[in-house]
Amino acid sequence: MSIHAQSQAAHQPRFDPLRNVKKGDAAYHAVRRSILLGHTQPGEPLLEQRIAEQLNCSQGTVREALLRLEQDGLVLRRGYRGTVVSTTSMQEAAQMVEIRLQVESTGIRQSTMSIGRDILAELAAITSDMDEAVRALDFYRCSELDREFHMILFRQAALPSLEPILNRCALHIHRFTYLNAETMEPELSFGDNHRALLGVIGTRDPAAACESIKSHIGHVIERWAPLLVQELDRIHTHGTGLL
Amino acid sequence: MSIHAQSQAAHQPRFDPLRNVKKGDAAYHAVRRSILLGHTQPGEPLLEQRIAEQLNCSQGTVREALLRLEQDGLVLRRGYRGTVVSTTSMQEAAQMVEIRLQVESTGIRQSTMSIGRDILAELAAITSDMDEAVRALDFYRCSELDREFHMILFRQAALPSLEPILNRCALHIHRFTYLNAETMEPELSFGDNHRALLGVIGTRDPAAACESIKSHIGHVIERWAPLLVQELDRIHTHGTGLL
DNA sequence: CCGGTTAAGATTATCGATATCGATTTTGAA
DNA sequence: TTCAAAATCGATATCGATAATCTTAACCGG
Repeated sequence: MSIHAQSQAAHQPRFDPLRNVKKGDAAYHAVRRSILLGHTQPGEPLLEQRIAEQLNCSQGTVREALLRLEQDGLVLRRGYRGTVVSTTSMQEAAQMVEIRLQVESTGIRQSTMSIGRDILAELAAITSDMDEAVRALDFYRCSELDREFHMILFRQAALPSLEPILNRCALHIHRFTYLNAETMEPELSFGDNHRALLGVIGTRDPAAACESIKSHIGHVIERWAPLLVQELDRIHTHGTGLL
Repeated sequence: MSIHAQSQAAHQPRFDPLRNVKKGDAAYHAVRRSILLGHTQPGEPLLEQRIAEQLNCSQGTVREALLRLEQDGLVLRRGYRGTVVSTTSMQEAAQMVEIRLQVESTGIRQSTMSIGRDILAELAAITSDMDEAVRALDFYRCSELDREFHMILFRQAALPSLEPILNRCALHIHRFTYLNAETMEPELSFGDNHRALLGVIGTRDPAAACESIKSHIGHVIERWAPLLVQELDRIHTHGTGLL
């Protein structure tokens, strides 16, 4: 499988319109995209040199990207024996949904109280972009925008060390959903869902916002990964009480 | 604050007794140790070059370590402006306890059914080492052994992509507890707790094991971070129902 | 034919040097 | 004097080369 940089800048550093974009970030996003779209399959080896050539950067830069992907849980690095793409089992995906519900529920209560008009506007803009991505059938962009929406919202809760955990969970849930989707029909209700959520947040009612986001996540799972619902039920009948 | 390598190997690669130990790992552990012990305080800057000199390795190797620490949430990298040590607020620590309870409860049910005698023996050995660390008042080693114990146990659940999340949470909880501890008295019951847990696991009763680990975690929190208990209660009165 | 040792090839790990960036200070002309 | 452009400085980001390591396959004595 070959990984392509999304934009190829010639090397006039002084007038590069894409300065400020670090190559390491570009490499990270390129490989991540390839994995999330299933273009590089679980188990497939990722070679630092090869990717470096494809992306026009050095091995060290790719190494940095792979290191980050390992922490995201998307690849497994096996020392001198190479790096391979990981998988997400249904059980893992279900647990990540649980964590996400737990973390986002707490987060949105804080966010609802501290969020400003400017951020709400930004979130509305992202939601519009998402409508566009849905119309263009660009599922990857759709998933990126969804993560961005949730992450910006969560950032308002000022719990920074939980952000990477939430991001990880969202990443894995998206990948699982995408790779196991039974249907690929575009879904405009996605954006409507976010708008409804923004509406509730606007009322500054933490409890309502909390319920709203839980139902949002629940609906998305039901719509895109009905198999996960089954697994989640199985978990709950085991009675995962909290302390 | 200065960071020291724990062992200094001369450079005869062929006869190095510590071969197989990568310098990057050494750097990662050295810096992490320094942060967890509070020797480098939150907000304190970490300079790649300076650490490289202290650890006798190159900047790139330290860079790799800092990258990993960022993913652990222990440092914040601010591009060309340097890296600083992060903090863990009480709210964040409380959320991490919740996540840990959620994840480990599920994990131990699986582990209880699939764990082998050899692993149980390994865990018992780690517990003995922990007794020793407690007697030596070596709290860092104690916390490392505790994490190792829980991680090995969780690994048996075969949910690999959740392992980094659990590890992160355990790391942050340990740091929070250590830096906010009101008492530092050694505690042999720590090891006894683990032995009791192993006993329950030996009965192969998943539900009992689940209760056992929840009570284990609860006891540790109560013992070392009573302030966290208060915060956890606050969370629960908000009614964090799951879907 | 076979078990073990070693050589070769492929890949990661580490290094030292250089390019780039962002903040601060200096400069210089209005 | 003042303010914007330029030089400076401390630091990261990237590179290309080399060392260390693992895997595989060739080799060899029995």
